[in-house]
Amino acid sequence: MSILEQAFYERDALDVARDLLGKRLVRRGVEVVITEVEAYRFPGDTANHCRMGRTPRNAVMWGPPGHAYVYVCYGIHQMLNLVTNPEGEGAAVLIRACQPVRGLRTIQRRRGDKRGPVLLTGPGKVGAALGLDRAMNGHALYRPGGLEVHDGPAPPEILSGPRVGIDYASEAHRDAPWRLAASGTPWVSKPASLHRVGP
DNA sequence: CACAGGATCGTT
DNA sequence: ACGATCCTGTGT
Repeated sequence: MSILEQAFYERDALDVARDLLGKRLVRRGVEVVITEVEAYRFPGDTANHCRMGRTPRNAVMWGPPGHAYVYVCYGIHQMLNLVTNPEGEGAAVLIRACQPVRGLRTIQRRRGDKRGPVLLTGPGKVGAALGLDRAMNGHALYRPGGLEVHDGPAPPEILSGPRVGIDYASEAHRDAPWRLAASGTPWVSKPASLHRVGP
C-alpha cells in the first residue's frame, strides 16, 4: 500500500513503463491495477508531444517527474500520463489499460454501466473511470491525496508491441515496441499486436 | 485570426 | 467506416 516515491519516475520512460505494470492507481475509493502502458521517450521520440519543444499543453511533461500529465484527446477523452525522466526532459508514460480492484460500482457508473474489460481497456476509458479532468494536470502523484500510485506485484510476463495511434511519427518510432502490457490478462486493449518480450 | 487534425470511442 | 467534439499548434 505504499505510495511510489518521486525517484521511481526519475528514469527513462521505457524503464518506468515496464515497472508500472502491476502498480495501482488510487483515487477516491477507486483502485485499479495498471495492465498496459506506452512510453513516450526523450529526446528524439517523434511520437512524443514534446517533439517540437515546449508548448502550453506539454509544459507539465518538461517539469519534475512523478506528476500527472492529463490532456484532452479528440475533444472528448481525458488521457492520463505519468511524467518521467529528470526535470527538463519531456517524457511520460501513457496509461492505456487497467483492471478494477475496488470501487467497481463507481467505475461502472462512470462508464455507462458496462461490464468486463470494456470498462478499462483504452486510455480514454481509464480517464473516464477515474473521473479525471484537466484540473488533475500537474498533480503530484508521490504525495498523498487526490490521485496516488501505489506499489503492487510485477506481472510474471510482459508483452510488447508498437504504440497505438501515432501514424504521424517516423517509421522507426512507429515500429518501436514501446507499448507494454501484462501477459495473460483480458484487461488489455488490442492484444493482437502484442508479442512476448525476450531473446 | 483561421484552420487542420488528433497518444479515442462507440455506433453503424 | 464514421461522427463526436474542441482544443492545440501552426501558419498567415
